[in-house]
Amino acid sequence: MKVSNFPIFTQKDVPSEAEVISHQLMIKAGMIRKLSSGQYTWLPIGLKIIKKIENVIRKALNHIGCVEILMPSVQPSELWKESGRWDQYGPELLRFKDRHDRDFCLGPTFEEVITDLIRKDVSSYKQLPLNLFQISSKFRDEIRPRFGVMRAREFIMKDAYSFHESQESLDSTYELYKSAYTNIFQELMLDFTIVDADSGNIGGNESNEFHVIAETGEDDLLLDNNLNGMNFEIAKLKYKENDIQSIIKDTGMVHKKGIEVGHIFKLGQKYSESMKAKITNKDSKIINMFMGCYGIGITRIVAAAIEQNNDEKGISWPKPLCPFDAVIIEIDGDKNIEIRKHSEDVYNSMLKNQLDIIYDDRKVSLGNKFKDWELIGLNNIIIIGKNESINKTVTYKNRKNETKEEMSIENMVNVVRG
RNA sequence: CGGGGUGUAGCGCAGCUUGGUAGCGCGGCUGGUUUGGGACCAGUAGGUCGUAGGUUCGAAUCCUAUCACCCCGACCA
Repeated sequence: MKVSNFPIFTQKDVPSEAEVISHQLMIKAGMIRKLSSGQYTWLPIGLKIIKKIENVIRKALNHIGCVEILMPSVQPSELWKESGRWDQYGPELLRFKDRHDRDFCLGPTFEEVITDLIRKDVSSYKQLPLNLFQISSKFRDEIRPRFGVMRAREFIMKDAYSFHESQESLDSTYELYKSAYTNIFQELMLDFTIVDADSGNIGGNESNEFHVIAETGEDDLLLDNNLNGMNFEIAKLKYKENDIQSIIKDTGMVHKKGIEVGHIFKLGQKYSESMKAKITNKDSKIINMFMGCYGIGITRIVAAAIEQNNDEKGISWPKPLCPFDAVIIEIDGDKNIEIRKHSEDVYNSMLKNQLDIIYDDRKVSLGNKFKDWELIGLNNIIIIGKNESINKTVTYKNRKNETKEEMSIENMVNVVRG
């Protein structure tokens, strides 16, 4: 991609409402813009990072036999009334009527819709277990959206659902998701932990949360030395104590703040019972299916990753999240045809090597280009100016360790590949 | 919903107390000089002062209502 075709929207100042570093940097780096409270437009750079995360998740879920579908975001109230949540779910559920005066809501989660889907198409244990996921926008009318996309009203979430003939099957699938999630967050190079959790509004009987450890996290975690533990809600129940300090004193655990990026639940038969999702089992008996559900907050991961990966220059992406493999910073290409030609050559040979490159062909000064790409967080910076065009080389600069070296195109390609 | 705060150019802000010509920095555009780390000079565009009503000869400024946004709290995959 060339910047002339791939607009970047960096800016120096940041609106005073952006409190946390990830929110500030996402605005400065031109990843998001606010539409209204808790609602954000994703600009090209930001969307690219979302796609990276999505693909890591897709790969890991496909690996455990989970297949992608896509469900409508506007859901009829009938299903929610059937499950009982139309009355339970409070004002977080955004409700409205269509032209026929029929009640609908914007989907905050999809247990009802998928249970309806499966009960219509699955009738035998022979069709189970079954694992489906989707990646889509969810809407929750949060009391107080904050911290940019960290707690937004509209956000992108991966939600997966599993269906089983028995508790044992659910149990073993639950463990599969747990390990798949562990792989996903490891691959994204996030510093995270898994804690015991409360199943909240979703229902069910067992649940784990995946938290990115960060000062700006909204959740309180109580962890042992190996960073295993539970969230505060569970700790209060378990130790019959409402004060964090007292729990720490009694148990020797440490208190950390976490950003909840994943949550897995064993739903059991809660929804299959209320919504009559039945199958015939091996013994020719009609039973309610067992279900699990498994969420990952994709847009929240973007913010969480930035909370963990930033410095005075801006964002410093871990490799799997980095929006481009490298940037070509051209000096005076608009004035010197030789420089322009050499840049094009380097760009084309990198494309041939399957590298995802952004070529900054703007007519702005070197310093501006550096500042922009260091802010956006690319680690591999390729400089091409007069010297390089004469020598038929490039100068490679590494954002993290500040090294700078003139080298051949072949060497540079190998370095960028890492 | 309770408490607090803010709405003035794309962004950051001043002006409001004490009513009288709409300002500054950054950013944008044009021209020139620059150019290996956010350059400089000159010029220029851009504002129903959130909205509606009221007081007044006159309102960004005072009064009332309303909307939006932010912070603290309660709530929450």
